[in-house]
Amino acid sequence: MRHHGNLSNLPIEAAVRTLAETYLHSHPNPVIATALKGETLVQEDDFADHSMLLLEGWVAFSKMLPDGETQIIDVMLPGDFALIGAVYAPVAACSVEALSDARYITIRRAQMNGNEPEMGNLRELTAGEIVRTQARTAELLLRLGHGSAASRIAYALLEFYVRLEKIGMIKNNSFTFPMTQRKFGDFTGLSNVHVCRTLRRFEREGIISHPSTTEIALKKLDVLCDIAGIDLDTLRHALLLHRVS
Amino acid sequence: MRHHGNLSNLPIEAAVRTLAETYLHSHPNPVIATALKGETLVQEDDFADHSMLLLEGWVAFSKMLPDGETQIIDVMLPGDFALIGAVYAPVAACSVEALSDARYITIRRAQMNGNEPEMGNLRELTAGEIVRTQARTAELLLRLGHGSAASRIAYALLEFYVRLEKIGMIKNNSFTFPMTQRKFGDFTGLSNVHVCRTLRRFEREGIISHPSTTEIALKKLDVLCDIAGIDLDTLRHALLLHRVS
DNA sequence: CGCTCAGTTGACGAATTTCAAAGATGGTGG
DNA sequence: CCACCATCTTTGAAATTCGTCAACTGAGCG
Repeated sequence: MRHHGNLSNLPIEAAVRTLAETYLHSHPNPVIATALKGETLVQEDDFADHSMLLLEGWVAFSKMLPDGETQIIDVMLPGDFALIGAVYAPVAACSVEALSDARYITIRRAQMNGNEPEMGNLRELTAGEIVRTQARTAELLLRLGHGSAASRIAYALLEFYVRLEKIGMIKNNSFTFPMTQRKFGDFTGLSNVHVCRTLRRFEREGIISHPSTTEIALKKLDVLCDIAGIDLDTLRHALLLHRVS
Repeated sequence: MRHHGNLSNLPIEAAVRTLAETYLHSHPNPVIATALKGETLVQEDDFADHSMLLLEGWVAFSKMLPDGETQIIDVMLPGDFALIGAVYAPVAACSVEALSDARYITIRRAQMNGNEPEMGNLRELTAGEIVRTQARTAELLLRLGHGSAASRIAYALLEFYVRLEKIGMIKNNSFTFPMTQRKFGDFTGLSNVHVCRTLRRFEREGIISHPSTTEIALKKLDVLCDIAGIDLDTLRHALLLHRVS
């Protein structure tokens, strides 16, 4: 039961099935919205009481200081779910921007608050997604607080790697990476200049390769893990959805 | 209906009533756990599929790098709710430590997944709490990424101020502050030395006063807001629970 | 062809960490 | 009540990392 109606073109992979497919199963004809690269879907501090389920593309959550400095809080990848607002907290904490062309579904809480057993399971799944999101943000925070530029960048690359691996978007240790160095800096809390230096250093040392602007290959995962101060299996365990074993 | 059974000594203030009182109303005889200052309630990476409702005291969520550097991800204050794990993500992303003596309730998801109307409302309230938590973490992340030491510290003080104000724990612009400078540095991503310097500078400039180790008074809120790059009402709006107006 | 925007590289300076050492403070046991 | 201990705070000086500024390159696009 992988496809539903007009969704058969969506790249719904194994991991995505968990929440996205469960949701689509109980809500067979969702309204699918699209966004073009660079488009802003939600503005910080605007009214918002809904959630979002990303089907395709990369989406960034970000905040800005008065001087214009921007921080990306989290990046959503295909299959990810995110709370944007709630009835009792109806303000978007972040702006939401498409880093690539994207397709997504807007979910109102009422659509999951029913009392059918499937709704109960759906709520368990969303709780899992929220915990995952918090885990990602916590790891990011840990490295922004302490942690060198190299550690932050290595960690961010590994995070993307692990998450993309799970949804089948890694080929030969390589993935498409639709962020400019400036945006990558906004994510890692570094200047675009320092991102550049660090990536170039990694490339010189053969740790990564960066054939085109939108493509990155992680050549030495073990070295990246050392630099990031993390174990790959630990990271998978922390970032990926899984049942009690 | 402010008190329940043996809870009559708890400082349950107006704001706390929202989620905590709603929960206590539908679960009249909760098991209340206590923790002493410094006690670790949950260890990072341990199994966890529950949530927590804090009744009294300060509790920190933190993570550690292999070299021992610690980052506090979030601080819970009385009345706050936090997801620690979920059935589909049963790993604690953070360690949980009592910053002061604390009292709390452990909540299993099943206790909120019923189909009574009150359960639906409870879930809306928890969604609101989770959005608030995410908003706090996002603000913290923004200031760890960009933002000077002074900005981080000013922001953290204002965050505590606004949240404590809501639950009636501010007297004369002053509150008890059960964190050492080292822990405050773990929260703001600074060395204890620099926290000290910055606090002393604020004190010399009359922005704050720090009569005892465990007490802080914010003397010039407007200046702190400038330094933090935030407006006090905006902050209240972002951090506090409220209905659609 | 010229425009803009993203990436690259170097030199410099500022902010923060680290190291070190000297007071405070608070708790404990004699 | 005092002495001692550990922990926290404070201050100075040196070292380091990273941001800023600036200039140049290259790719995409009209």
